[in-house]
Amino acid sequence: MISLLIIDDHPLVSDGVAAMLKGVEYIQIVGACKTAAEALQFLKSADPDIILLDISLPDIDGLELCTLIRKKNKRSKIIGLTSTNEAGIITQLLSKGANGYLLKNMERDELILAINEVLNNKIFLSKAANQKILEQYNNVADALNSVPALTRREKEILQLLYEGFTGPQIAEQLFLSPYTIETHRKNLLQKLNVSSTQLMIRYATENKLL
Amino acid sequence: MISLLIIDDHPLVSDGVAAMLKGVEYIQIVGACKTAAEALQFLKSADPDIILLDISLPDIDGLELCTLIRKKNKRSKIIGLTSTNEAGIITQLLSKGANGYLLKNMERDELILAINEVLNNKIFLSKAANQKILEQYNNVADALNSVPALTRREKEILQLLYEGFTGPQIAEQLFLSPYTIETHRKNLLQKLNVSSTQLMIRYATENKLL
DNA sequence: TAAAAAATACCCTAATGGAGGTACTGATTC
DNA sequence: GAATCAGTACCTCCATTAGGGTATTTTTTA
Repeated sequence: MISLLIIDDHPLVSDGVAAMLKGVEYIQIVGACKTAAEALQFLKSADPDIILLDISLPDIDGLELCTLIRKKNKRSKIIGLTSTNEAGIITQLLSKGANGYLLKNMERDELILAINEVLNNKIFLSKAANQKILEQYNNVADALNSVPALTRREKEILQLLYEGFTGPQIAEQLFLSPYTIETHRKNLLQKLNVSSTQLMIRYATENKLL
Repeated sequence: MISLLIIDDHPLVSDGVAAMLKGVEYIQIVGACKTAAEALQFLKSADPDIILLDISLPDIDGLELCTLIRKKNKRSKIIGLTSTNEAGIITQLLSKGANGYLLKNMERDELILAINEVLNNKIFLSKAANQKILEQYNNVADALNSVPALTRREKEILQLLYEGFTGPQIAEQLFLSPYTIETHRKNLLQKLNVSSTQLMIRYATENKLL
Protein backbone atom coordinates (compact mmCIF):
# COMPACT_ATOMS: atom_id res chain seq x y z
CA MET A 1 0.00 0.00 0.00
CA ILE A 2 1.34 3.41 -1.00
CA SER A 3 0.61 6.31 1.34
CA LEU A 4 0.22 9.77 -0.14
CA LEU A 5 0.11 13.27 1.32
CA ILE A 6 -1.11 16.22 -0.67
CA ILE A 7 -0.11 19.78 0.16
CA ASP A 8 -2.19 22.35 -1.72
CA ASP A 9 -4.34 25.24 -0.61
CA HIS A 10 -6.95 24.76 -3.34
CA PRO A 11 -9.52 22.16 -2.33
CA LEU A 12 -10.22 21.72 -6.01
CA VAL A 13 -6.77 20.29 -6.53
CA SER A 14 -6.70 17.98 -3.56
CA ASP A 15 -10.21 16.80 -4.32
CA GLY A 16 -9.25 16.30 -7.92
CA VAL A 17 -6.27 14.17 -6.97
CA ALA A 18 -8.47 12.18 -4.60
CA ALA A 19 -10.96 11.59 -7.38
CA MET A 20 -8.22 10.52 -9.78
CA LEU A 21 -6.88 8.02 -7.29
CA LYS A 22 -10.24 6.71 -6.12
CA GLY A 23 -10.12 3.65 -8.29
CA VAL A 24 -6.51 2.83 -7.48
CA GLU A 25 -6.73 0.48 -4.57
CA TYR A 26 -3.00 0.34 -3.78
CA ILE A 27 -2.73 4.10 -3.15
CA GLN A 28 -4.12 5.65 0.00
CA ILE A 29 -4.35 9.38 0.66
CA VAL A 30 -3.29 9.76 4.26
CA GLY A 31 -3.50 13.52 4.50
CA ALA A 32 -4.29 16.81 2.80
CA CYS A 33 -2.68 20.00 4.09
CA LYS A 34 -3.51 23.54 3.04
CA THR A 35 -0.45 25.32 4.37
CA ALA A 36 3.24 24.68 4.85
CA ALA A 37 2.85 24.97 8.61
CA GLU A 38 0.12 22.37 8.60
CA ALA A 39 2.21 20.09 6.44
CA LEU A 40 5.27 20.29 8.68
CA GLN A 41 3.09 19.57 11.67
CA PHE A 42 1.54 16.60 9.91
CA LEU A 43 4.92 15.20 8.91
CA LYS A 44 6.09 15.11 12.50
CA SER A 45 3.88 12.09 13.05
CA ALA A 46 3.62 10.63 9.56
CA ASP A 47 5.96 9.38 6.89
CA PRO A 48 4.09 9.11 3.60
CA ASP A 49 5.61 7.38 0.59
CA ILE A 50 4.61 10.17 -1.74
CA ILE A 51 4.20 13.90 -1.13
CA LEU A 52 2.43 15.98 -3.76
CA LEU A 53 3.58 19.51 -3.13
CA ASP A 54 2.05 22.65 -4.58
CA ILE A 55 4.68 25.27 -5.38
CA SER A 56 2.47 28.25 -4.61
CA LEU A 57 1.34 28.04 -1.02
CA PRO A 58 -0.20 30.79 1.10
CA ASP A 59 2.41 30.89 3.86
CA ILE A 60 5.84 30.01 2.50
CA ASP A 61 7.29 29.22 -0.87
CA GLY A 62 6.83 25.62 -1.94
CA LEU A 63 10.49 25.42 -2.91
CA GLU A 64 11.51 26.32 0.57
CA LEU A 65 9.06 23.87 2.05
CA CYS A 66 10.64 21.20 -0.12
CA THR A 67 14.00 21.96 1.47
CA LEU A 68 12.49 21.90 4.92
CA ILE A 69 10.83 18.57 4.35
CA ARG A 70 14.05 17.09 2.98
CA LYS A 71 15.94 18.18 6.07
CA LYS A 72 13.85 15.94 8.24
CA ASN A 73 12.73 13.34 5.80
CA LYS A 74 14.86 11.74 3.17
CA ARG A 75 12.63 8.82 2.39
CA SER A 76 9.42 10.31 1.08
CA LYS A 77 9.28 10.99 -2.64
CA ILE A 78 8.29 14.56 -3.37
CA ILE A 79 6.47 15.51 -6.54
CA GLY A 80 6.06 19.22 -7.27
CA LEU A 81 2.76 20.54 -8.53
CA THR A 82 2.27 23.80 -10.40
CA SER A 83 0.02 25.34 -12.96
CA THR A 84 2.76 27.30 -14.69
CA ASN A 85 5.52 25.57 -16.50
CA GLU A 86 8.76 27.39 -16.04
CA ALA A 87 12.17 25.89 -16.55
CA GLY A 88 13.75 27.77 -13.66
CA ILE A 89 11.28 26.36 -11.19
CA ILE A 90 11.83 22.85 -12.44
CA THR A 91 15.55 22.80 -11.93
CA GLN A 92 15.31 24.57 -8.59
CA LEU A 93 12.77 22.09 -7.39
CA LEU A 94 14.88 19.11 -8.36
CA SER A 95 17.96 20.60 -6.81
CA LYS A 96 16.08 21.04 -3.57
CA GLY A 97 15.48 17.35 -3.37
CA ALA A 98 12.22 16.82 -5.20
CA ASN A 99 11.81 13.67 -7.25
CA GLY A 100 9.44 14.90 -9.88
CA TYR A 101 7.27 17.58 -11.30
CA LEU A 102 3.70 17.58 -12.55
CA LEU A 103 1.53 20.20 -14.16
CA LYS A 104 -1.88 20.59 -12.62
CA ASN A 105 -3.56 19.96 -15.93
CA MET A 106 -2.19 16.42 -15.87
CA GLU A 107 -4.14 13.38 -16.89
CA ARG A 108 -4.99 10.64 -14.45
CA ASP A 109 -2.59 8.23 -16.12
CA GLU A 110 0.26 10.69 -15.91
CA LEU A 111 -0.27 11.08 -12.17
CA ILE A 112 -0.22 7.36 -11.58
CA LEU A 113 2.79 6.92 -13.82
CA ALA A 114 4.62 9.67 -11.95
CA ILE A 115 3.95 8.02 -8.61
CA ASN A 116 5.24 4.70 -9.83
CA GLU A 117 8.32 6.19 -11.43
CA VAL A 118 9.46 8.15 -8.40
CA LEU A 119 8.91 5.15 -6.16
CA ASN A 120 11.35 3.34 -8.42
CA ASN A 121 13.89 6.07 -7.67
CA LYS A 122 13.45 7.69 -11.01
CA ILE A 123 12.93 11.34 -11.72
CA PHE A 124 9.59 12.09 -13.26
CA LEU A 125 8.97 15.28 -15.21
CA SER A 126 5.72 15.98 -16.93
CA LYS A 127 6.15 15.81 -20.65
CA ALA A 128 5.81 19.54 -21.20
CA ALA A 129 8.29 20.24 -18.43
CA ASN A 130 10.75 17.91 -20.03
CA GLN A 131 10.82 19.95 -23.19
CA LYS A 132 11.40 23.11 -21.16
CA ILE A 133 14.39 21.75 -19.35
CA LEU A 134 16.01 20.88 -22.60
CA GLU A 135 15.29 24.25 -24.15
CA GLN A 136 17.21 25.77 -21.31
CA TYR A 137 20.43 24.35 -22.64
CA ASN A 138 19.66 26.02 -25.90
CA ASN A 139 19.47 29.40 -24.22
CA VAL A 140 22.86 28.87 -22.69
CA ALA A 141 24.24 28.04 -26.07
CA ASP A 142 22.70 31.20 -27.49
CA ALA A 143 24.25 33.31 -24.78
CA LEU A 144 27.64 32.06 -25.96
CA ASN A 145 27.35 34.26 -28.99
CA SER A 146 27.06 37.56 -27.16
CA VAL A 147 30.02 37.18 -24.86
CA PRO A 148 33.09 39.38 -25.41
CA ALA A 149 36.00 37.62 -27.04
CA LEU A 150 38.88 36.84 -24.72
CA THR A 151 42.46 36.33 -25.77
CA ARG A 152 44.28 33.07 -25.14
CA ARG A 153 46.21 34.49 -22.23
CA GLU A 154 43.11 36.00 -20.73
CA LYS A 155 41.25 32.72 -20.88
CA GLU A 156 44.18 30.97 -19.28
CA ILE A 157 44.29 33.45 -16.43
CA LEU A 158 40.53 33.41 -16.03
CA GLN A 159 40.72 29.66 -15.69
CA LEU A 160 43.39 29.87 -13.01
CA LEU A 161 41.46 32.52 -11.14
CA TYR A 162 38.45 30.23 -11.30
CA GLU A 163 40.52 27.48 -9.77
CA GLY A 164 41.14 29.75 -6.83
CA PHE A 165 44.72 30.84 -7.36
CA THR A 166 45.67 34.35 -6.28
CA GLY A 167 47.39 36.79 -8.59
CA PRO A 168 50.88 36.17 -7.22
CA GLN A 169 50.36 32.41 -7.36
CA ILE A 170 49.41 32.61 -11.01
CA ALA A 171 52.44 34.78 -11.71
CA GLU A 172 54.65 32.12 -10.23
CA GLN A 173 53.05 29.34 -12.23
CA LEU A 174 53.33 31.14 -15.53
CA PHE A 175 56.79 32.58 -14.83
CA LEU A 176 55.43 36.09 -15.22
CA SER A 177 55.50 39.22 -13.14
CA PRO A 178 52.59 39.66 -10.72
CA TYR A 179 52.08 43.02 -12.39
CA THR A 180 51.35 41.29 -15.66
CA ILE A 181 48.72 39.12 -14.08
CA GLU A 182 47.09 42.15 -12.53
CA THR A 183 47.05 43.85 -15.90
CA HIS A 184 45.35 40.87 -17.47
CA ARG A 185 42.93 40.72 -14.61
CA LYS A 186 42.05 44.37 -15.02
CA ASN A 187 41.53 43.91 -18.73
CA LEU A 188 39.26 40.97 -18.00
CA LEU A 189 37.25 42.96 -15.49
CA GLN A 190 36.77 45.68 -18.06
CA LYS A 191 35.92 43.37 -20.92
CA LEU A 192 33.35 41.50 -18.90
CA ASN A 193 32.13 44.67 -17.27
CA VAL A 194 32.27 43.50 -13.66
CA SER A 195 33.80 44.99 -10.55
CA SER A 196 35.43 42.05 -8.86
CA THR A 197 37.15 38.78 -9.64
CA GLN A 198 34.42 37.02 -7.79
CA LEU A 199 31.67 38.46 -9.97
CA MET A 200 33.78 37.74 -13.01
CA ILE A 201 34.01 34.08 -12.09
CA ARG A 202 30.29 34.00 -11.63
CA TYR A 203 29.70 35.69 -14.96
CA ALA A 204 32.13 33.38 -16.67
CA THR A 205 30.57 30.21 -15.36
CA GLU A 206 27.06 31.38 -16.08
CA ASN A 207 28.07 32.10 -19.63
CA LYS A 208 30.00 28.88 -19.99
CA LEU A 209 33.28 30.62 -20.62
CA LEU A 210 34.97 28.03 -18.49
CA MET B 1 16.03 18.52 -49.52
CA ILE B 2 18.04 18.20 -46.31
CA SER B 3 21.81 18.10 -46.65
CA LEU B 4 23.81 16.10 -44.15
CA LEU B 5 27.50 15.89 -43.27
CA ILE B 6 28.88 13.09 -41.17
CA ILE B 7 32.12 13.40 -39.23
CA ASP B 8 33.38 10.06 -37.93
CA ASP B 9 36.60 8.18 -38.33
CA HIS B 10 34.97 4.75 -38.42
CA PRO B 11 33.77 3.88 -41.89
CA LEU B 12 31.38 1.48 -40.26
CA VAL B 13 29.50 4.33 -38.70
CA SER B 14 29.32 6.59 -41.72
CA ASP B 15 28.38 3.65 -43.93
CA GLY B 16 25.77 2.65 -41.39
CA VAL B 17 24.25 6.09 -41.39
CA ALA B 18 24.26 6.11 -45.17
CA ALA B 19 22.48 2.78 -45.21
CA MET B 20 19.91 3.97 -42.72
CA LEU B 21 19.15 7.01 -44.80
CA LYS B 22 19.19 5.26 -48.15
CA GLY B 23 15.44 5.02 -48.38
CA VAL B 24 14.82 8.56 -47.20
CA GLU B 25 14.61 10.54 -50.38
CA TYR B 26 14.50 14.00 -48.75
CA ILE B 27 17.86 13.59 -47.00
CA GLN B 28 21.11 13.77 -48.93
CA ILE B 29 24.51 12.96 -47.51
CA VAL B 30 26.78 15.65 -48.91
CA GLY B 31 29.97 14.63 -47.20
CA ALA B 32 31.76 12.23 -44.87
CA CYS B 33 34.88 13.38 -43.03
CA LYS B 34 37.25 11.24 -41.00
CA THR B 35 39.08 13.96 -39.10
CA ALA B 36 38.38 17.36 -37.61
CA ALA B 37 40.82 18.98 -40.00
CA GLU B 38 39.06 17.44 -42.95
CA ALA B 39 35.71 18.57 -41.60
CA LEU B 40 36.79 22.17 -41.10
CA GLN B 41 38.18 22.20 -44.62
CA PHE B 42 34.96 20.80 -46.00
CA LEU B 43 32.83 23.33 -44.14
CA LYS B 44 34.69 26.21 -45.75
CA SER B 45 32.83 25.52 -48.95
CA ALA B 46 29.68 23.84 -47.71
CA ASP B 47 26.85 24.59 -45.37
CA PRO B 48 24.95 21.40 -44.56
CA ASP B 49 21.65 21.45 -42.72
CA ILE B 50 22.69 18.67 -40.38
CA ILE B 51 26.10 17.70 -39.03
CA LEU B 52 26.49 14.34 -37.34
CA LEU B 53 29.57 14.70 -35.19
CA ASP B 54 31.46 11.87 -33.53
CA ILE B 55 32.80 12.87 -30.13
CA SER B 56 35.92 10.75 -30.32
CA LEU B 57 37.94 11.81 -33.30
CA PRO B 58 41.58 10.99 -34.06
CA ASP B 59 42.93 14.54 -34.19
CA ILE B 60 41.00 16.79 -31.82
CA ASP B 61 38.23 16.37 -29.32
CA GLY B 62 34.78 16.37 -30.82
CA LEU B 63 33.61 18.83 -28.19
CA GLU B 64 36.23 21.27 -29.28
CA LEU B 65 35.40 20.74 -32.91
CA CYS B 66 31.81 21.54 -32.05
CA THR B 67 32.90 24.89 -30.66
CA LEU B 68 35.04 25.56 -33.72
CA ILE B 69 32.22 24.78 -36.08
CA ARG B 70 29.85 27.01 -34.14
CA LYS B 71 32.26 29.91 -34.36
CA LYS B 72 31.99 29.98 -38.11
CA ASN B 73 28.61 28.44 -38.64
CA LYS B 74 25.52 29.15 -36.62
CA ARG B 75 22.98 27.68 -38.97
CA SER B 76 23.83 24.01 -39.26
CA LYS B 77 22.26 21.73 -36.69
CA ILE B 78 24.85 19.62 -34.92
CA ILE B 79 24.01 16.21 -33.53
CA GLY B 80 26.65 14.54 -31.36
CA LEU B 81 27.40 10.86 -31.79
CA THR B 82 29.01 8.63 -29.20
CA SER B 83 29.06 5.05 -28.11
CA THR B 84 29.31 5.80 -24.42
CA ASN B 85 26.49 7.49 -22.60
CA GLU B 86 27.84 9.88 -20.02
CA ALA B 87 25.89 12.73 -18.54
CA GLY B 88 28.89 15.06 -18.39
CA ILE B 89 29.48 14.78 -22.12
CA ILE B 90 25.86 15.47 -22.91
CA THR B 91 25.65 18.75 -21.06
CA GLN B 92 29.05 19.86 -22.32
CA LEU B 93 28.06 19.13 -25.85
CA LEU B 94 24.83 21.08 -25.60
CA SER B 95 26.54 24.01 -23.98
CA LYS B 96 28.99 24.11 -26.85
CA GLY B 97 26.21 24.67 -29.27
CA ALA B 98 25.12 21.20 -30.32
CA ASN B 99 21.46 20.60 -30.97
CA GLY B 100 21.22 16.97 -30.08
CA TYR B 101 22.84 13.77 -29.04
CA LEU B 102 22.56 10.23 -30.33
CA LEU B 103 24.01 6.96 -29.21
CA LYS B 104 25.65 4.93 -31.94
CA ASN B 105 23.45 1.98 -31.21
CA MET B 106 20.45 4.02 -32.32
CA GLU B 107 17.64 2.69 -34.44
CA ARG B 108 16.93 4.03 -37.88
CA ASP B 109 13.73 5.69 -36.72
CA GLU B 110 15.48 7.46 -33.91
CA LEU B 111 18.03 8.94 -36.30
CA ILE B 112 15.34 10.26 -38.62
CA LEU B 113 13.32 11.58 -35.72
CA ALA B 114 16.39 13.35 -34.34
CA ILE B 115 17.08 15.02 -37.68
CA ASN B 116 13.53 16.28 -37.93
CA GLU B 117 13.43 17.50 -34.36
CA VAL B 118 16.62 19.54 -34.53
CA LEU B 119 15.54 21.08 -37.81
CA ASN B 120 12.48 22.29 -35.95
CA ASN B 121 14.80 24.04 -33.50
CA LYS B 122 14.25 21.46 -30.83
CA ILE B 123 16.87 19.70 -28.79
CA PHE B 124 16.98 15.99 -29.38
CA LEU B 125 18.51 13.63 -26.88
CA SER B 126 18.49 9.89 -27.35
CA LYS B 127 16.16 8.28 -24.91
CA ALA B 128 18.88 6.71 -22.81
CA ALA B 129 20.74 10.00 -22.68
CA ASN B 130 17.61 11.71 -21.52
CA GLN B 131 17.40 9.49 -18.49
CA LYS B 132 21.04 10.27 -17.68
CA ILE B 133 20.59 14.00 -17.79
CA LEU B 134 17.75 13.76 -15.36
CA GLU B 135 19.61 11.49 -13.02
CA GLN B 136 22.23 14.16 -12.82
CA TYR B 137 19.83 16.37 -10.95
CA ASN B 138 19.36 13.55 -8.54
CA ASN B 139 23.05 13.43 -7.84
CA VAL B 140 23.06 17.11 -7.10
CA ALA B 141 20.20 16.60 -4.72
CA ASP B 142 22.12 13.79 -3.05
CA ALA B 143 25.14 16.00 -2.67
CA LEU B 144 22.98 18.40 -0.72
CA ASN B 145 22.97 15.95 2.14
CA SER B 146 26.73 15.90 2.60
CA VAL B 147 27.18 19.65 2.68
CA PRO B 148 27.80 21.31 6.03
CA ALA B 149 24.71 22.91 7.50
CA LEU B 150 24.72 26.68 7.38
CA THR B 151 22.78 28.92 9.69
CA ARG B 152 20.16 31.35 8.44
CA ARG B 153 22.46 34.32 8.84
CA GLU B 154 25.28 32.52 7.12
CA LYS B 155 23.13 31.64 4.16
CA GLU B 156 21.96 35.22 3.94
CA ILE B 157 25.50 36.53 3.93
CA LEU B 158 26.66 33.88 1.50
CA GLN B 159 23.89 34.97 -0.83
CA LEU B 160 24.92 38.61 -0.60
CA LEU B 161 28.56 37.72 -1.17
CA TYR B 162 27.44 35.75 -4.20
CA GLU B 163 25.68 38.83 -5.48
CA GLY B 164 28.98 40.63 -5.39
CA PHE B 165 28.64 42.85 -2.32
CA THR B 166 31.74 43.48 -0.22
CA GLY B 167 31.85 42.93 3.50
CA PRO B 168 31.25 46.59 4.45
CA GLN B 169 28.40 46.88 1.95
CA ILE B 170 26.68 43.89 3.50
CA ALA B 171 27.18 45.35 6.96
CA GLU B 172 25.42 48.51 5.85
CA GLN B 173 22.53 46.63 4.32
CA LEU B 174 21.91 44.51 7.37
CA PHE B 175 22.58 47.30 9.88
CA LEU B 176 25.38 45.29 11.41
CA SER B 177 29.00 45.95 12.22
CA PRO B 178 31.48 45.09 9.46
CA TYR B 179 33.22 43.01 12.09
CA THR B 180 30.18 40.83 12.40
CA ILE B 181 30.08 40.19 8.69
CA GLU B 182 33.74 39.28 8.74
CA THR B 183 33.12 36.85 11.56
CA HIS B 184 30.35 35.20 9.60
CA ARG B 185 32.51 35.10 6.53
CA LYS B 186 35.33 33.47 8.43
CA ASN B 187 32.96 30.90 9.88
CA LEU B 188 31.69 30.16 6.40
CA LEU B 189 35.21 29.74 5.04
CA GLN B 190 35.94 27.29 7.81
CA LYS B 191 32.72 25.36 7.50
CA LEU B 192 33.10 24.96 3.77
CA ASN B 193 36.81 24.38 4.07
CA VAL B 194 37.93 26.89 1.45
CA SER B 195 40.50 29.65 1.52
CA SER B 196 38.79 32.52 -0.23
CA THR B 197 35.38 34.01 -0.73
CA GLN B 198 35.72 33.36 -4.41
CA LEU B 199 36.27 29.64 -3.93
CA MET B 200 33.43 29.59 -1.46
CA ILE B 201 31.07 31.04 -4.04
CA ARG B 202 32.19 28.43 -6.50
CA TYR B 203 31.75 25.66 -3.99
CA ALA B 204 28.35 26.97 -2.99
CA THR B 205 27.03 27.16 -6.52
CA GLU B 206 28.39 23.78 -7.45
CA ASN B 207 26.66 22.30 -4.45
CA LYS B 208 23.46 24.21 -5.04
CA LEU B 209 23.67 26.04 -1.75
CA LEU B 210 22.46 29.17 -3.49
C1' DT C 1 15.40 25.34 32.51
C1' DA C 2 20.09 24.49 31.42
C1' DA C 3 23.15 23.66 27.69
C1' DA C 4 24.34 24.35 23.04
C1' DA C 5 24.26 26.96 19.00
C1' DA C 6 23.87 31.30 16.64
C1' DA C 7 24.53 35.97 16.29
C1' DT C 8 26.77 39.89 17.53
C1' DA C 9 31.08 42.90 18.16
C1' DC C 10 35.78 43.92 18.79
C1' DC C 11 41.14 43.72 17.89
C1' DC C 12 45.66 43.14 15.08
C1' DT C 13 48.61 42.07 11.05
C1' DA C 14 49.97 40.90 6.59
C1' DA C 15 48.55 40.01 2.17
C1' DT C 16 45.71 40.76 -1.76
C1' DG C 17 42.73 43.22 -4.81
C1' DG C 18 40.77 47.18 -7.46
C1' DA C 19 41.34 51.81 -9.73
C1' DG C 20 44.11 54.67 -11.88
C1' DG C 21 47.64 55.18 -14.75
C1' DT C 22 52.21 54.56 -18.45
C1' DA C 23 55.20 52.11 -21.67
C1' DC C 24 57.72 48.77 -24.40
C1' DT C 25 57.80 44.66 -27.64
C1' DG C 26 56.41 41.48 -31.07
C1' DA C 27 52.63 39.68 -34.13
C1' DT C 28 49.12 40.18 -37.17
C1' DT C 29 46.40 42.52 -40.27
C1' DC C 30 45.08 46.08 -43.30
C1' DG D 1 54.78 50.09 -43.80
C1' DA D 2 51.47 51.71 -40.54
C1' DA D 3 48.26 50.53 -37.34
C1' DT D 4 46.19 47.58 -34.21
C1' DC D 5 46.24 43.98 -30.83
C1' DA D 6 48.30 40.94 -27.52
C1' DG D 7 51.37 40.38 -24.10
C1' DT D 8 54.53 42.02 -21.02
C1' DA D 9 56.00 45.10 -16.93
C1' DC D 10 56.06 48.88 -13.84
C1' DC D 11 54.05 52.41 -10.40
C1' DT D 12 50.94 54.49 -6.39
C1' DC D 13 47.04 54.49 -3.26
C1' DC D 14 43.69 52.71 -0.38
C1' DA D 15 39.99 49.30 0.50
C1' DT D 16 39.20 44.77 1.38
C1' DT D 17 40.21 40.18 2.83
C1' DA D 18 42.32 36.18 5.34
C1' DG D 19 44.11 34.38 9.58
C1' DG D 20 44.67 34.66 14.21
C1' DG D 21 42.20 35.75 18.24
C1' DT D 22 38.38 37.04 22.47
C1' DA D 23 33.84 38.00 24.42
C1' DT D 24 28.87 39.08 25.16
C1' DT D 25 24.04 38.37 24.21
C1' DT D 26 20.20 36.03 22.16
C1' DT D 27 17.81 32.01 20.46
C1' DT D 28 17.07 27.19 19.92
C1' DT D 29 16.72 22.91 21.26
C1' DA D 30 17.31 18.96 24.05
